[in-house]
Parts: sequence; structure tokens; C-alpha cells
Amino acid sequence: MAKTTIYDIAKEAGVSIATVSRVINKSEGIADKTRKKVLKVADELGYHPQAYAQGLARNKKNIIMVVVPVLSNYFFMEVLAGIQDEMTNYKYDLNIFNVGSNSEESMFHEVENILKRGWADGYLFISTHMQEQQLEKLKRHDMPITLIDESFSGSDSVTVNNEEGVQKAMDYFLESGYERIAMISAMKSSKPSKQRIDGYKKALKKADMPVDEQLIMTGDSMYRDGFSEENGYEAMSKLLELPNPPEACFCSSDIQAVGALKAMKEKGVEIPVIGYDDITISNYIGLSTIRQPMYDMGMYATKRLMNKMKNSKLTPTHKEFTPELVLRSSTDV
Amino acid sequence: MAKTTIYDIAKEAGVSIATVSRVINKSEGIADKTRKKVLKVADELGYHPQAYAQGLARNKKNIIMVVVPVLSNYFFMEVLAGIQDEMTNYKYDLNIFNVGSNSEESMFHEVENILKRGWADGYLFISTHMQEQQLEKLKRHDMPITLIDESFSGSDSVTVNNEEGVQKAMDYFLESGYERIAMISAMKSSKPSKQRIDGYKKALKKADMPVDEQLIMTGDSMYRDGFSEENGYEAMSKLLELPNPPEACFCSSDIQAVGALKAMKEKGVEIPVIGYDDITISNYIGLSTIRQPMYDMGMYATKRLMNKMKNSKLTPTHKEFTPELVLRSSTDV
DNA sequence: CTGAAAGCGCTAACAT
DNA sequence: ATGTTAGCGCTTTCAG
Repeated sequence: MAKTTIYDIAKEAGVSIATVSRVINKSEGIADKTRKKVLKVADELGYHPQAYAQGLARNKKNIIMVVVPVLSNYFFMEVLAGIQDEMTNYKYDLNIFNVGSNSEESMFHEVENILKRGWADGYLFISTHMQEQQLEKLKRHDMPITLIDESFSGSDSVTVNNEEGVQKAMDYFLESGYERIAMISAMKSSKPSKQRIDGYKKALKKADMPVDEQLIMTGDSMYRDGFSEENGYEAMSKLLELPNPPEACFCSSDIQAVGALKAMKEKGVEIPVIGYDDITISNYIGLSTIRQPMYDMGMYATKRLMNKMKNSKLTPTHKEFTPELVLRSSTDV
Repeated sequence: MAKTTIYDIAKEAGVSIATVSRVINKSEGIADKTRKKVLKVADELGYHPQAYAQGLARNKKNIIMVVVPVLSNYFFMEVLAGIQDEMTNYKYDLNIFNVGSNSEESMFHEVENILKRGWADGYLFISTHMQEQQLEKLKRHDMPITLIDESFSGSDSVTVNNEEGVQKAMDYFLESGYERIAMISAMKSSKPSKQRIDGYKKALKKADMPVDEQLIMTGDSMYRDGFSEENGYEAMSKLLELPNPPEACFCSSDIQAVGALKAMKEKGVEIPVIGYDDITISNYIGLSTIRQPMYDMGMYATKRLMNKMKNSKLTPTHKEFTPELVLRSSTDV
């Protein structure tokens, strides 16, 4: 069964390709008889339009593309679930594109090229963490884009306030009377990681507490930017070997907290731990955490994008979700 | 910055579009001077080939498409990590397509249409669970496809023996002397779920033990086919309310086991539990499980697909991975 | 209501 | 070494 085209159908049905195209596209003003005949032949031949030809001809792809740097990551997965569920309300297909670069510069070019290639009708960028100047360049391509987990004044974006989230975690520890509060961070070059470190320091300063750099720890494995169980495990192991170990610990992500918890268990140590994200599993293992409404973020961003695509002169909006402290057993020590 | 085409470059550089095309595609036999000029203009204009036009013209897309029914699922995520990492070795881009259908029939049509549309040069199908007859139809489209987590004699596929995996879990329980062994299953219509139930029954029969249908339990929430924490939680809750509760429990997936563990904790019950998959987190929470080499499966399948694309007359191979029992603390009671 | 023909942006013979 | 031209499969005027 070779690829069948409208030419095949036209010949077989004894009409012109224009007519075939018309019935396939359900345009009106077609004799009922012709339509039926064409449809029948199309079905027999197992016809389906070629995406590339169609896209080229009408300059419309019916595709929404999600662009992400790292696919196998819990944060992304949950955001994606929201996108996916919301997308069922539209007639667009969803494509996920993985930008694989390491350096920030080449990542930008990769992203820009995706836009230039004209893959989709609209784009959702998750955690690509580009600079404003770069984003500015992208806007020149004049494509609907909604940013998730990063923001920029001139673009649609949905984020959650990282510093506020950390603040809430720290406030809890501080109010509970802890003084040596550690933080398990991730890759230094990661923007959310950086923001969380900043939030940590600020919270300490606000409370007139000293910042002990030794207590800001990360593991050695930087797979997935350090947002991994392994990294958290390593970090906590190091923390517990300090001459003066911490009394409490805030983690940049739930997944690292999971690793940290294991390290603690192995050493027989029990200190309160708060994670970040509130991935589904956290509820089941009793991990206290800062909840980011990941699913809602994905859903909201998708809605925004679709609106933007309908009405291109909508003013860009920035939606900031508020993170919340969720207390579970990992803070009961 | 409107879309720039080779026509723009040709005009600006004072050459023909063919020449532009040649230098963009690095074909040889081009005067160094012309090349430089063209490249310069292309750069100034921020040129990048249009994917659809290029794809249409050369009938080659440089895309590998991963087709999955459910995106936000741990099994898929880990397989995907393997695919993603392996793909960095090739010059293809990765696209993920989510088939969103509920009924088996319409799912098949969705999948077939993807093929017909001609998106990619090769496809990786993960857990689509089609019937042989349907797969047979797909083969007529003559596109390189590798199946993951399902198999069919005429296609490249990589699977893991589900029954064998369950057998190992059951053997462990049986040898440890347990008699009332429950199983937490997932959606009945899911193929892997079914296979695992079969394995469970077989193992019992082999050991001359009665099969108590009451002990094959699933939760009410069927989100993600029942492969969720919630489902496991519900199932275990029901199990523990039985007049004669089980002494041990095998779960269809680690993620369900996580839920089951929570239910046990809440009721203050401790029975040994074995999950299925060995997702990364299991190691950190001490969950005994049947390990499926998900990452390796993704990697292996990707390699196969790429080979197949190089050499289309390769004989289809079926690679079956062997699941292994991994004992951790959840079986120490 | 239907057909002819131009065009979407690019590639690949075929010329020169 | 470079230009001309005919497609790739489909949509969309413009005629009739």
C-alpha cells in the first residue's frame, strides 16, 4: 500500500484534484453524489492527507509544540499532564520537542531554529530559561508562544514565585525554632535552583540569621541538572558528615528530598525535611513540601496559548501562581 | 522579521535558488567565494530551512516519532529517558506524539493516521497494545517501526516477559511460606495488567494453591489505566477490610505499591509487598520489586530502529528482556 | 458545482 | 560551478 494522494483519488473517482480537496476539507457547494463517490474512493484507498504537503500549502499545521530541555523529569511530567488534558478540548495535535543542548547559547539557537522551521502553530516553552534579550529575538518570529516556569514582560507566561515558596518553607522552620537550617540545592546554573538559593538566603537575612555557605549543599551527580534522587542522597550524606550537622533541611525538589530521606534513614538521623514541587508521590510518602500547581500551570498555559492563537492581538499576560506549604510527616520529628 | 526563504537569499546574493540550496546543504563543487557570500547573506537574513517544504521536497523528515497513549506515567518516562539519551548519537530530532483515544478501535485509527500523514522517518510505539491484525495493517505503510512493551512476530520489538516477572515475585512469597497472597491489579483492559494477572494465577496453580478471586483487587480510580498511587491505595484499603485479609501482596506497578504502602501504614498493618517496574524512586523508598530495564529497553529499541532505517531489509527481531526480583525493605516484615 | 492552474519553499535532475 | 525547471502533495483563486 503505497502512499495514496489526491491524484489517485481524483483519477479513480473521475473528478479533478480540486474537487477531491474540497470534499476532504468539507467545503460546501458540492453535489451530494460527487461527495459520496469521492469519499468512498478515498476510504477504499485508505487516504489521509500528507501533513507536510498540507502544511506547506496552507501554512497552518494544526500542531502545538511543547519545547522542553529535559523530558524525564517529574516537574515536567505533571505540567505536561495538564497540557495534555486541556488539549483534548481542541482539534490540535500535540508534539513534544526535546532541545538537547548543554550550553545556554546553543540551546537558544536550537530553540530559535525550531521557530524558524515553522513546525507548529503555537508553542509552549517549559523551563527553557532563556534571557530576556534572547526571548526578545524570538518574538520577532511572530509566533504565539506561552512560557511556563519562566517569565518575561513582553510574553505570555505562567510561573510560580520561587522565592515566596522558599520563604514559606523557611518561615516554618524558623518559627519552629530551628537555627541551623540546611538547603539542598541543584545545579548552580539552573535558574529555578538559583532562585531558590536566593530565597533561602533572603529568608535567613530577614530573620537576622547568618548564612552558612557550608549548609548550602548539592550532590555530585548532575544528571537532570541535579534534580534527582541520587543528588539529594549525596547532598544529605555530606551534610550529615559535617562537624556541626544541620537541624533541619530544605530541598530544591521533592525528588531530591526522597534521596535525602534515604540518606538520613541509613544514618539513623531524623531531622525535619521540606521538599519542593509536591509531586504526586510526595503525598504518599508523607513528604512535607512546597506545592507548585504544576498540572494547573500546564492547563492554564494551554488555555492562554489557544486564546492567543485565536486573537493574536491579545496583550501578553503574566500569571503567577502562589506556592503553598503542605505539611506532612517528614516535618514531624 | 518575516519568514525568509531561499528566494530572498538568492536575490540578495545575486545567485540562483539552486545555488543557495547547494550551499545550505553543503554539497560540493561550489566556488569558495559564492559559498561565503551566500552564507553571509543567509546569516544576515536569519535563514533556516522550512521543515515542511524541505520534508515535502525530499520526502525525508529527520524526525523520529515516539507514539504513546499516556505521557505522564513512570514506566514511559524511564523508557523515554533511554530513548532520549540514545538519540543524542544521531542527527535526528525527537518528537513525541500522544494518542489520546479511549476505545481500542479509534486508537488504532489515530495511530494509522499518524503513519499516513508521514510525519517521521521512523516510529517507536510504546505500550500501544494493538492487535496483531491491526499491526499487520500498519506494516503495509512500509515505515520503520519498533515496538516497545508489546510484540508481534513480524515486527521489531522489545519487551519484557511479564509472566516470568510475576512468577519470580510469587515464588518468593510462596517459598517464604505465605498462603494468602493478594494481587493489586490495574485496569482490566490493559494488556500488561492482564498478563500480570495471568502470571499470578499461573504461579498459584503451579504451586497447587487455590486462586481466591477476592484477593485480586484494584482501586476505583482508573486514571492512567489504574497505574497510579491512588488506585493502589484504594485497592489495599479494600484488601485490608476483607474478613480474611492477605498475608502478602504483589502489585502490578511500583506506583500502585506506593499507594498500597500508605494504606497499610494508616491501618497499622505490615505485610510484605512487592511492586513491579523498579522505577528510580523504589530504590529510595525501599520497595521490593520486579525490575524491568526500562531505560535499556528505550535505548535498545532506539538502536534497533536506527539500524532498520539504515538497512530496511533487516529481519525483524524480537528482544525479550528478563525481569528480575529486587529485594528491599518492603519485604522484611 | 467543478476544473485549470498557480503557488507554498525546497530539492534534484538536467543543462550550460 | 551555476542556472533552469520540474516536481513533492495539497490549497486556493479564478473561470466557466
